[in-house]
Amino acid sequence: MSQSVNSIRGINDILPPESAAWQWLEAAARGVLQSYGYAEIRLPIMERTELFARSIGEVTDIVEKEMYTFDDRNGDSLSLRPEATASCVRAGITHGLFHNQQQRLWYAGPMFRYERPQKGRYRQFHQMGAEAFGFAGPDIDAELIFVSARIWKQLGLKGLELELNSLGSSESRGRYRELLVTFFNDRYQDLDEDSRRRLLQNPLRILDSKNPEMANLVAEAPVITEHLDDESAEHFAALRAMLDASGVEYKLNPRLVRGLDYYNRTVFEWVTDRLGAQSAVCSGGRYDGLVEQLGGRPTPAIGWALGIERLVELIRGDSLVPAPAGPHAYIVPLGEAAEKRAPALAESLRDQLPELRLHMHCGGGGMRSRMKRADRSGALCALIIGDDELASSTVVLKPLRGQRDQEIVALEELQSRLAGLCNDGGASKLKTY
RNA sequence: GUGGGCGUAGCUCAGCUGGUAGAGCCCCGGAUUGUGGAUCCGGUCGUCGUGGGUUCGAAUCCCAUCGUCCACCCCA
Repeated sequence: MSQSVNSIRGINDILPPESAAWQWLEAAARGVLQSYGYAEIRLPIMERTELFARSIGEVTDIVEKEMYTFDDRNGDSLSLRPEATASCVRAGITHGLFHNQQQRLWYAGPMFRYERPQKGRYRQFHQMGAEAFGFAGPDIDAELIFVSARIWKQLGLKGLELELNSLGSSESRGRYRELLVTFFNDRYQDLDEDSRRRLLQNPLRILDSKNPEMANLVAEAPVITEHLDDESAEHFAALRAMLDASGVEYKLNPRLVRGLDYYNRTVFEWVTDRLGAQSAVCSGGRYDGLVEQLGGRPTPAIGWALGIERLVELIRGDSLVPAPAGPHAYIVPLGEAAEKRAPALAESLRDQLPELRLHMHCGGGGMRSRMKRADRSGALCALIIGDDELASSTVVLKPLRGQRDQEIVALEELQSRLAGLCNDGGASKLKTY
């Protein structure tokens, strides 16, 4: 016997019934995005490594040690995408989408990061994201937050909290960074090991420290929102006013800094306390400098990405996913003659009733086991066809839910009987797409 | 990359200090030659994650490795 091949750590199969939760989530999010005028952009799963290094930041963990990087056969260094914003910007530059134009785009798909898997964190994970280009004002910031909030509403998901911050312009952020480095350098002996490392790599992240012993020190540190440039402060105030006016609740968190280098001004994160250590289910922010940094014309931009696995876990935990609709009917042929004729009958019913969800019994077995399968399929009724029915051009229609008796239905009446089931029997909550 | 828990039937798990495996669920068949859901009866399923080692003998002890879960780190 040959050895079975292992799956790869942190890279998972999505099986039914979980796949139904994915479909439901994706359909809901897609519907909301499209209703706000966002159009789908389909992006490649890999890019030149350089793209990620230049956008995410050379010294971030993502670029330094988490990317799946390999040489193409011609020697180019390629990487599986660890996130999609960089690809989206690159695609926009490649195709001239940003020349005096505004774009509202969304995407969905797998991302790859070589990390140790844990709850809510996988090496292949899936995001849906929205990006808006060419809008400088806070109105689009608010819109993107509204879009995300409406997705939660559509899903029936409650209890997510919105955390909000502003990092200022890249200049004011830079000045603040200096202040912070000075502050922590003066207290170097009080920093824990992680924070000392962050001081060199990304000092703002010290503010995010989970170590309780750092809490007092962090509390004394300069607060970024007190060091914003005037324009960013105005932008931030206007955004907050729009959120206030629309009733979207948020919590200001001056320590929310985000890990990627390209963010400026508005950053936000939807968080939950129900996913263990991974609290963020959707996060994003403004990245006004990135398009130019990657070789395009200066273009203001903002976006967010949501983690599908994390949201699926929440909506499944809350039983928010509607049960997939079962078949309207399950055909049970009995005997050789019926087994030959039933598939053709099934196909003509499907022609006549495109909405019909019809399961054909396959795989033999006795009457008892066929009926058992019919029942377990969740079908509303069984259509039994044996020699007697063939001889009289009828089928036995047996309701499987409820107490009604089975009846004999002439073949020519079958279509209209099943049409009735399609209309009221089992309207699917799942959108077809 | 660091630390800890766990890998026994398709699933959930039992198997005491070493004597080569068991339950429930599922599935299949029957009680009911053409009628599901309840009940009863019977049945299939394991190289005990993998590879080494110790031993007369390993699911059990040791080492390695892979996978999984949780936390750190990082982040969606």
